[in-house]
Amino acid sequence: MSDNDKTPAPDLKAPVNFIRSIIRDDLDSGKHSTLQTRFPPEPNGHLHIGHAKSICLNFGVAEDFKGKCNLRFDDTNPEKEDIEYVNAIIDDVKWLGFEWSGLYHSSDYFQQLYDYAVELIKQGKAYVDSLSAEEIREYRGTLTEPGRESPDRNRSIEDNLDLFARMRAGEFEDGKYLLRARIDMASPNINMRDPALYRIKKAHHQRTGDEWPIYPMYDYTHCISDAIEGITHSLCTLEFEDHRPLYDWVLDEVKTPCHPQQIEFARLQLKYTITSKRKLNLLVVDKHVDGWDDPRMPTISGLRRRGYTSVAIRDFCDRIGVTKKDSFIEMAVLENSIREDLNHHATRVMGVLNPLKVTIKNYPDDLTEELLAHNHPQQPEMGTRTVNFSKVIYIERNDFLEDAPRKFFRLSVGREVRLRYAYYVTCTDFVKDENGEVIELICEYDPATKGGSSPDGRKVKGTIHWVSAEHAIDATVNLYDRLFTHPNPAASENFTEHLNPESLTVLKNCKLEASLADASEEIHYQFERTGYFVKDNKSDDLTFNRTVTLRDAWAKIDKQNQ
RNA sequence: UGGGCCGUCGCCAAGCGGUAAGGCACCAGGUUUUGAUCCUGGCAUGCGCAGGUUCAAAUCCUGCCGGCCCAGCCA
Repeated sequence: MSDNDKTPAPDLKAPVNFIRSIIRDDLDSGKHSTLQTRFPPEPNGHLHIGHAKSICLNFGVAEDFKGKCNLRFDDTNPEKEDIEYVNAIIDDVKWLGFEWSGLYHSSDYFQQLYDYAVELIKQGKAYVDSLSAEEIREYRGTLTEPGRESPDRNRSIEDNLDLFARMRAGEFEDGKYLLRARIDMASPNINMRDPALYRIKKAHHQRTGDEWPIYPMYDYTHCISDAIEGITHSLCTLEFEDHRPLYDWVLDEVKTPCHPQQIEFARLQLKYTITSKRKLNLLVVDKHVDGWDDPRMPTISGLRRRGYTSVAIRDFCDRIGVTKKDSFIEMAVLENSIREDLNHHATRVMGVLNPLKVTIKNYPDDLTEELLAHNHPQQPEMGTRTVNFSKVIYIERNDFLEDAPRKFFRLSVGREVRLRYAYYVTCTDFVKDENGEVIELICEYDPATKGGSSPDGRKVKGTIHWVSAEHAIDATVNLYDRLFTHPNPAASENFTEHLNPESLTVLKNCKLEASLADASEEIHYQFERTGYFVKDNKSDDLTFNRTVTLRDAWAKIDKQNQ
């Protein structure tokens, strides 16, 4: 086959990885004429950033290779699953910007799964076991010792058929019988020591109701579901590597329309957070956070509420790559992705988080001026707006220092700075309260510097943001920090002991420019010099969530000096 | 000490026998009415270690060392 016959190379936005190489080869060789993948979440919790990696991979390759990707709920354990989760998962996948080819449930295949199991029994490849759970564990052996065969292993096919039919009919209580594959109790791979195929579980299923008293196990269900949907490449995480022989065994023994290839990749691990549905659920249940969509959570809904964009999350997933190596990604990579996206389109505004009153001594008492401000310095098409200026304003507390080092380009007595879009202003004095805390600055402005530039060409080192006291609106601002103080909290038994007590700081008396009164949850803002913010969609009063800070060179210098 | 898998810069990651891409982070400059953005430059004689094959090895072979996963009627 010449190069000209090959399927055109995909858009190289997404980096190549070993999975894409395999797919490329399978398409080139004609093993497959079209690609079919699937994203198979269990609806027992909300999706997190780790799932985003899998979603981007599965839907991403499908898009790039002109194939299809299904969304399939792996709902074979009714006790843990809930319709609330399936709806949340659907919302999250949509929000990430992907479109599935088919929306399926493993439970759609319960009848076919059952029929295949009967077929297996008829072939002598499966049997009904009456061993208890404890006995099964004992019989299984250990990592270094082979297991022992169950006394029921050689039950007749007729008896197996009869017992399995009665299991299905609901004649037995939970745990009374188990349908097992008849493989090899001495296999060095524990998954092949006669694994469970069906268990009796008289539980109400969110989709099939009380129709089934027995439910198929993952290993049996997943491969057959893949085959039924014509999946070509079944991508999953590393811990399923040992299950691949079983995946292949089932598909070899049962007459399915095709035999998908399972390929494993390393799951995403992010430093200073956790990506375990069980542990995330614990944080929610024990009220360490305010729900699955708490902006500190690494869930898709949490990140969204925090102000992350789907573009940033997808960019992040492209950057981290796909390999088989266990690894921990630094938070800085995620932050870089969101900063890059938001820098392009966030609307610039001014907001003072920790207000310090400033009186401009020589400014007219009752004057209010409307000053022109740009909504984005590099994108004029985003337009301009007007901000009110008056005699009393607020600036950021940390923009004033009583004893300022030479490199501090902000306010101190005798120093001149530019008030963004307004005037040059020089601090002449300050007022302290009885506790010695600075509560007010006295400044003088230069009327000739209106707009922020001086006709005499003199330069100021610093430009600070401000807000007119009379025109400012009050708001609450939530500042978020890493959820854990340990880079790998999941490693400890008691992972909650590493919860960061300062992961949330609520600022109640923030002063924002008036334009923010009409803030929308859809719009991402940059409060100049402080960070990116988004209006919180769950608060009654005006509240903003800080998505991420801006990079801060001064903070670095300041830290080094200490 | 059973089986499966993995080890390339602080964190990711290309590389597939021809002489170490890129991103993040970091460092040094420049531009700037955000100490932001942007721009420029720096950052592995080295690819877990030790041998071997070869004119040539991160890439092939052998042996070590280190790490992860598996003993649910969870997925």
